[in-house]
Amino acid sequence: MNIQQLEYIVAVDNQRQFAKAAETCNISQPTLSLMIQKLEDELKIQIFDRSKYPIEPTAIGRQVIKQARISLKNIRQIREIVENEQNCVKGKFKLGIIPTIAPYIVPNLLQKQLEQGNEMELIIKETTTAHMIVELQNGTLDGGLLAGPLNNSLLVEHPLYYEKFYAYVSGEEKYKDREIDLEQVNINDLWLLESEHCLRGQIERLCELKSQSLKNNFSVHYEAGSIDTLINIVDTNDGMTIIPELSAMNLSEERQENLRFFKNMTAVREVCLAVNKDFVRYTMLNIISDMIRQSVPKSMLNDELKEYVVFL
Amino acid sequence: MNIQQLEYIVAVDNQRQFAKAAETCNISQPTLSLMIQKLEDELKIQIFDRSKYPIEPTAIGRQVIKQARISLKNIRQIREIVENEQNCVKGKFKLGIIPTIAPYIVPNLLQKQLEQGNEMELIIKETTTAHMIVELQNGTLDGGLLAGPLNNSLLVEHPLYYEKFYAYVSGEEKYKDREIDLEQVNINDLWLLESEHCLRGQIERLCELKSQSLKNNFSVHYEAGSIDTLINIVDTNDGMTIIPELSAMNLSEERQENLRFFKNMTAVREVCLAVNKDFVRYTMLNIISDMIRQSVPKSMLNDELKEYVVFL
DNA sequence: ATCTTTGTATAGATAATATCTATAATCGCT
DNA sequence: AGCGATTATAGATATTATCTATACAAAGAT
Repeated sequence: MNIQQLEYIVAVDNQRQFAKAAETCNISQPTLSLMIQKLEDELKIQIFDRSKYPIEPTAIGRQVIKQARISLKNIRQIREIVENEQNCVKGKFKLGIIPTIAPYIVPNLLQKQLEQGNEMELIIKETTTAHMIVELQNGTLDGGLLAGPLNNSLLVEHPLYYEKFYAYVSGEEKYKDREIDLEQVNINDLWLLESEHCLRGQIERLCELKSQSLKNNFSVHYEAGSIDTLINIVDTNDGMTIIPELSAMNLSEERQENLRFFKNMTAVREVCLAVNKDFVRYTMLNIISDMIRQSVPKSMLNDELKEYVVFL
Repeated sequence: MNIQQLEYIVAVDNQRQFAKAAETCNISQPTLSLMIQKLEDELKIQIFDRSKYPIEPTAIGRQVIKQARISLKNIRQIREIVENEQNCVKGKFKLGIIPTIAPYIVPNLLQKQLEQGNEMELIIKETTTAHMIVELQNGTLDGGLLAGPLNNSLLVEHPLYYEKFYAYVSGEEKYKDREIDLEQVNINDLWLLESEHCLRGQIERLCELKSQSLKNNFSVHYEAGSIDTLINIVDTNDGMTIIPELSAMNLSEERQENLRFFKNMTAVREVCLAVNKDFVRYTMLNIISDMIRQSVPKSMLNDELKEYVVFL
């Protein structure tokens, strides 16, 4: 058994065809065939069922390939450890960002990345927290920018900044005060994001509402897909919503008039960069963390805000 | 980089000498030197500081070796997956057993192992739960027989049997009843094991005592190292102790007269076989589990006792 | 200082093996 | 039966892991 043979079976599992797999491995198809046969002989099992088309792994083959992927990942990390130690930051970094953060961070982040002329390749993908947790665990993503804490023992979270929540209200008479008392808000007035957004969960927690009771009491049932949509809904249909600081800052001056503080309370979300527990490229991660922290106002970096975090 | 090179650096790290390491790898010393140089060239780092004697890894070398050990473990698991699937149970299995279980299980277990003529080699080591948790995680032990639940997300526990607690009392007049009311027990009368034994923790929990208050109230301060010692102490110094079912069954007929049930309660401990989360040799584990379960009375296999488990 | 002793590195030869090109075998489809 | 697509086999070649023999380096002994 050798490392290449493991790479070959993983390639065949990905491509489901020997010829294509050989190409991705930069070897000839006969070499691939031979090497896989050799591994199968050594383990005395069939890894692939070649009678199927497209080719597919046998039951035991699937287990072997799964373990091969884990092994290869660990071996790759040996190189990553060395590169990290030498402050070498070349290579790809796949970063996931949740939709309620992305619009307000990505433009600045891209700008910083281009300015700095880093050797690394930053690949950004917008997804929800739930997807990101899976992708961080299976290695599809290297890091995830999301609202913590996750309480997932397989991931490690690095808090980056703390973002206050604001109310955004319509021009109605009842919201003319500069402060909003959350206890007095009619939940029929409250517009929310779709339930897969973690921001929605935090707002439900903030208002101490269960999604169950919320659904039953809604007169109009519409769940927005983005904060921008929420704002537009409030403007046209009255009522209110709750938005994070960066999106509040991003509003036009005219709309900023509709922002309200909460009465007698501060509520924030903790924005974290989460990585897999066995992540090793911390030099690269630090550069990315710094770029993100440079993309938000200094006031958000104050970790004394931690005590006001709204948990999920 | 190849798998053997990883094995070579781990061997040198273990032996701290090239010549000895070469021997354990069954290769010549020059080959070992050359292969390690090759890896160092490829990674462009020094893994070992050859100026030191005995030889020792560099700072980065230590990290690389650590990751190499992880990688090699995962690669070994590929073979284990295959062997497990083929119900092949050859190879070593290092089993840890806590001291309050070992004396009553090991004799039967060894007998069963010899009777069955299994191909596997069973290596048994007696240690405390805390040590075992570390050793299961770093791979020094393959499995651990202990009292659960551990609440450790890196380990998986397989409950095997449930063992009732009994009181063992001296011949004093006040213990003449067949039942003992735990609420009425004077803690000065209660003899306990040293604090590293999990059984002690369970008994403290059972009596709702904190070790702090317990220590302060003890008139004679002696912590026993084994259940046998406890029994002897009770016999000579009066008072009482709490022992698990298997040790109770092991007592002489004369001493069994001193066993008492608890009034209005059943208390049990859950004996588990714990393994690392990524353990794969389940065919072998099942054989061992079966041998252990065959070594205890059938009444202990009833998992309805689960509800009476005393947690730690 | 010089000579052992002990341990690691280098050189050149050899055996093992990963890879290649060319071609054969297999399978499904018309 | 024949074609197209895919995988397997054969024989040649390049690579590399390993060996033996020996050189080199450092520490302790005389």
